Amino acid sequence: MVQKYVLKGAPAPPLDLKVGYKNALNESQFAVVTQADGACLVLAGAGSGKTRTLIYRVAYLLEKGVRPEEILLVTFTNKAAQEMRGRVESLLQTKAKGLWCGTFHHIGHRILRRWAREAGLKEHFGILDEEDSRDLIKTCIKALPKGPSDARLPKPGVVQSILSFSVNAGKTIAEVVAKNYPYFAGFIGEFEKIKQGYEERKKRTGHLDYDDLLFQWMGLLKSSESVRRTLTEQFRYCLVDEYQDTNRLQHELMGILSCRHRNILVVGDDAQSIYSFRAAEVRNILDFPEKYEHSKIFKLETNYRSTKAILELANESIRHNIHQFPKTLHNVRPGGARPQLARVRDMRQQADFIAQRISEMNEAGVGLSEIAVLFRAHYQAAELELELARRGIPYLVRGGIRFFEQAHVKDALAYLRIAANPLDELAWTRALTLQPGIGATYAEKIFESAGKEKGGFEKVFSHDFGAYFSPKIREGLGVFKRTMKALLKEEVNGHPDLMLEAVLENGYNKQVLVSFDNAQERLEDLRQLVNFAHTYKNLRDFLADVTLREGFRGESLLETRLLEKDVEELVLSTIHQAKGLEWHAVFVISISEGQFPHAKSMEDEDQLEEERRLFYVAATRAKEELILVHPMTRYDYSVGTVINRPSLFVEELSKRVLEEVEVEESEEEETIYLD
DNA sequence: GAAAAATGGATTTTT
DNA sequence: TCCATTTTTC
Repeated sequence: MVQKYVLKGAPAPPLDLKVGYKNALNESQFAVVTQADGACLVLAGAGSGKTRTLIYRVAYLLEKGVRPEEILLVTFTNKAAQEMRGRVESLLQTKAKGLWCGTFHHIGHRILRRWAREAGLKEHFGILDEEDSRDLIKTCIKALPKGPSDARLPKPGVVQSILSFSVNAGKTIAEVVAKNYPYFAGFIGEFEKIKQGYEERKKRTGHLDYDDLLFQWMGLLKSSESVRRTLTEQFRYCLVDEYQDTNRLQHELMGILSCRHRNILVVGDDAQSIYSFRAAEVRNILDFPEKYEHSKIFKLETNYRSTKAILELANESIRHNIHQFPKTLHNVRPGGARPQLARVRDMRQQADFIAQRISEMNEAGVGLSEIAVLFRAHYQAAELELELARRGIPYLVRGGIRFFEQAHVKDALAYLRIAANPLDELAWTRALTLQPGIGATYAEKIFESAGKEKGGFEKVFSHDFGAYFSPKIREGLGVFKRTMKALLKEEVNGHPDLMLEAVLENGYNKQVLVSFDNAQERLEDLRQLVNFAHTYKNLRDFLADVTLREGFRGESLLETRLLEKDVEELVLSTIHQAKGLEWHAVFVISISEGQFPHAKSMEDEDQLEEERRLFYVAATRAKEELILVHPMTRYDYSVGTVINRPSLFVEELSKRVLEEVEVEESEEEETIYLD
């Protein structure tokens, strides 16, 4: 398609419907696509073609002549962003070059790089992932002046969540502690000191953490009028997906960015808001009409995914929530089997029952990849995993440690990070402590003396540096220096793939062999990483992407996209991670009191409603078959075997929407496994 | 700095 | 119960 450019104020050229909007959309979707100017709230129920609507809206705008760089389309995951961009492009049969499409963090990063100076940041700032940030907080805790009470100070990870929550929610540390961590009220002063130290260290080493990508972005918009004017002028259309998951900071960012042209379209489903624990606020979507006067509200209530029987259960369940925009999903798919509630004796029998039913379904012609087992928490799947492995049913557990967060990947990257930013103390420590004989203490000493070295950091990697250390330290330091020298060679430096290769060849390969029991797998991972790095010409872009990109264990980088569609694997997933996905048959396990809703959420009305929304998300993942499983007993390590009542969410449902089925004792129940 | 012993925590998780 | 992390000890 030929790109059209429209001068501001000129009438839009007539729309030639190359893209078949009318045929592809239902009436309400079409209304959104063609009429959603100004401030618009699209309440999109589960399975209502929300993504599709958003994609067509963007395509429509582009066809109408809006330039790609004038559109800002924000999502929560890279995957969603990639998919949307891809689908827009395939609709229009052209590259949407210049379209601002990405996650909040991604877009913040892009803007901060562009205006680093105006934002008061180092030109080559690096990004800390969660682990890096936690490590840094740990050192700040250690650096705290010793008092009589710090014995009981919470762990770095906990401090990290408090600080992070406070940034994202736009609240003071004291407020966050009072609301979410009342039992830490005595530590507020310490938290503030840690925060202060943390900020100083980040500044000194030239780092931003994930939250900073939003916070500094906001700071930039507030402090630089010219940047604010440029951006608000530029983004004629702002669109946000999954708005119910936005936190205060993100909500305010969108408010500012859209203030000039006032075209803000937010899409979401308040009934699927399940991320309050990381500062998402349903209020952002619920109060949208008040914040934006004269805003239009569209409702997408037609569900294309599930059968009538499944929707009846979902609708009835969510009706128990008070705080919501009431809406009822209408089915297009008639009838269907009533969802089932299977009562089983315990977790073992649950695993057995599910494996059995899956085998039967599979024999009846349902592909394994069309079935999912969902749960509230990962540990609930342990027994099931064993049983599936025993029966040889292939499965994939979504989640777990992310690819880029695995130790061997981070080790290898540490060397590159030093090359990119010699002030990156975390990276120095990481790379140095890989050497036998060098621990945290020596790493710090080496880093310090490296900083004092005249003639810059390159000098450090030369032969004579560190002569005053003991022979053992010198040996480890020697290996480190050799590696660094190899990757600072002129023909290597700056090319992430060559640099990684240099790291591997100069000793890290061997390191992997001695450090990890599954060394071969990890070496393969690293080879994949080199391949992946090959697509980058620039070291800083590579490092930034690697920290900003999600990625799961078991997915090797290049194969992922190719294989994704045709692998026949059963999916095991938390409900959180299943959002947005769908399967022919869905099992939800451990539907019992104390498990789901989670025990800790029972006291608080808001939390209970969130749990119910989670149940709603789980139920609406199923297209044809929904099976809830309730283990009637549970083994608790402190009290032994206890009786488990069924989940509140099941008890409050009428018999009309849920069928109870008896599960027969399996014959091989008493089998004892040796291992 | 490494190994052994003790402690504590056990929801969800993207970037 | 079981794992990860921290503290203690050598």
